[in-house]
Amino acid sequence: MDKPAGSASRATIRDVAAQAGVSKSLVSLAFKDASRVGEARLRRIREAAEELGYQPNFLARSLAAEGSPFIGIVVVDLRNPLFADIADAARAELDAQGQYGLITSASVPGVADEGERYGRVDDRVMTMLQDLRPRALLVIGTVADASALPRGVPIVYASAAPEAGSGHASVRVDDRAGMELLFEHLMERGHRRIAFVGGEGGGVSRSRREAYAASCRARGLEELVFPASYSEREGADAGARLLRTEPRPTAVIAVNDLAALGVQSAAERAGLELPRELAVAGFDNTYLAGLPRISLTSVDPCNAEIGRLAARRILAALQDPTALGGDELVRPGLVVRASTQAAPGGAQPASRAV
Amino acid sequence: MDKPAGSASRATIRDVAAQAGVSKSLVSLAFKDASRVGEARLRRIREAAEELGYQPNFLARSLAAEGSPFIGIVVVDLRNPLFADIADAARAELDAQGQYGLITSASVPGVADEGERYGRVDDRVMTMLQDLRPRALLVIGTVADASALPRGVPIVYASAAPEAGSGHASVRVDDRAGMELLFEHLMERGHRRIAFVGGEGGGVSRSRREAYAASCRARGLEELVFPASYSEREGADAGARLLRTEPRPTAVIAVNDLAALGVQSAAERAGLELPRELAVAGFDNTYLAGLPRISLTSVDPCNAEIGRLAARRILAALQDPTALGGDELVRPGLVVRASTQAAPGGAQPASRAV
DNA sequence: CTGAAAGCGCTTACAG
DNA sequence: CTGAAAGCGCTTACAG
Repeated sequence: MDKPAGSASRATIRDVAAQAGVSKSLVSLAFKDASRVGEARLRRIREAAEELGYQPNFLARSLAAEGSPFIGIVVVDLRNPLFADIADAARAELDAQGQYGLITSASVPGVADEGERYGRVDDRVMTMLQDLRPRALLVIGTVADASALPRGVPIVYASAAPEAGSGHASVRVDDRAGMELLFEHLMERGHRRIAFVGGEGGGVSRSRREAYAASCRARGLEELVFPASYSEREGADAGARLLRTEPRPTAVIAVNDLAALGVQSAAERAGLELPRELAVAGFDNTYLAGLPRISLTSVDPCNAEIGRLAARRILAALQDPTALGGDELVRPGLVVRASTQAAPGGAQPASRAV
Repeated sequence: MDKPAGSASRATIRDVAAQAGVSKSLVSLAFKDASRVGEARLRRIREAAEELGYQPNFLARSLAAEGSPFIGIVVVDLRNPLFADIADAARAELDAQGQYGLITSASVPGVADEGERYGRVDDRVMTMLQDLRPRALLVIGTVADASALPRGVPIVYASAAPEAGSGHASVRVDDRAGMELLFEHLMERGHRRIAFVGGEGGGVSRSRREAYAASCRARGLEELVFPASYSEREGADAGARLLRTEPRPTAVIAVNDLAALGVQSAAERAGLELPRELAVAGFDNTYLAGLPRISLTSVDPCNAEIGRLAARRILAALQDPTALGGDELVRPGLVVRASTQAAPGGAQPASRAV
């Protein structure tokens, strides 16, 4: 018991140096580049460190050095399971490459404040992250304001689009390709009135709306856009509006699974029989889409792949910071499930109680 | 343009002092206790800070001072929407009380590694958090090993039970009360073979299994426990085992909504008609339970209340660190939905293709 | 109410 | 290969 119980203090580099009978700087060097320290002293230092339970203080190291040996990961939205999938894959890849530890710092956008913009990150969290000076930053999800992110650090987005001219990189699904897969599938099923729920909440949503518009134009279909952001709630609101449209669309593509869930909910509440009276599809292929009771057709962005690739972009940027920029689009698949399996039903069903 | 573009460096206390024509320590004091600084100099300091965009460096402050003016929040599981609800409420309460900033640091347990224990927190994240020396820590969710958490810091758990003798506090739902609500509801519906899915993955799961056992004993009902942790996947596995039991239970209580979802999925895949052939209920009352297509009866722990109370416990502990310990149990409600609305159906339904 | 000094735990040139 | 010194940006006594 060298330390008082419950003390937050840990052994310092000074303690280790004293115990090993060497100078502080040698201990520092031993932890940084062991090959430059003599064998005998190295062993003594390691034994001392082991015995004292020494671990370098993260703060002191970050403050003194040019930066800290870790990659910051910012998860923008704790409510979308998509992001946990990507974070897991990225983290596993970074771990596998050794040497770089990492911190996961997440912001919790207030879902209660409905009026608020999607993807607001906490300034204080970002300030702290900037002070910590990570070697690079992985931002998972769309942030409302990229200028709130730490500066002077290479940034790679996963499942989000960087602002033009920001010099940031991204790895995300090819929205045009995903949208085409959906249109091909839905048209093959006989759908011609295909609506889109989404377009709000930043880059990805906008990109998918544009892809939707392009797919409509290419086929001479009418564009039916019902603005929504990425949440179940917003999807449900847009879905309710959609159901009041005459003639009603026979199919809906939502900006993501969560919004698609909302459309399903709105349709259920309106008494529609799904999927006969309304086909619903989403993007992201989260586990929710795979639940038998949801069974949602969804564009599969290969989330694990996105996480892995984003991690690799970061590792590459550590080697050569100038080689960072550019977007990497992942070719998606389509997982067809029950939510789009029926032929278009009655566009004018017998009205039911809502 | 005082700074090179893209530089990570920010103005320091020295810059501000120079610009305002005062000493460093006066600037420090001005940010710490403005009332002790003369009016004229205070204004000059503030103007200088404003102009230079000065913000105190988090690291330097933490290193020099006894601790940092923030509350650490650890979200154990990014996949359970319950935790985001609690985190939001806690964060809002802390914000409302002013003065304490906060950081959300989340660990991402590997869902891919099925063999792994639930609630493992990343040692590196915890080490960093310890170095940052927050005033207190809010841990949301069950950690596998409390000894991995930072020491020397008051810790309050939300929706988790502290280890006995740890001196940590907790705010969580009263599992006995919740279980009783479920039993009363299910027995009123005529159920007598009521199974439990859960019991693994730490304190909360164990506590609910014990509550289940107590409720069974009090009513002379047979105990039918199918071990599972908190995930949809584990719930589905346990559900599949449950469905092979003869005679089959007519109702299932799952340790949480996610596991309940898994039970529903397993039953759907086995071709059962829900809720007629199997009533399913969960704990947590997350948004998932409220989706019309899920419509899961769930014990409502009042998540916002738990978050708020946990935040208040922390604020109280800041005043008086000795007054921390103890558990606070929140009295739950029950939200009855379609998943338990039918009377017990055929315990031996016509066999169907699986 | 104010300023010079020491120190938090580490790293980084820079001499030996 | 090794050690004394300066410094990262701040805070905290301590003397004026």
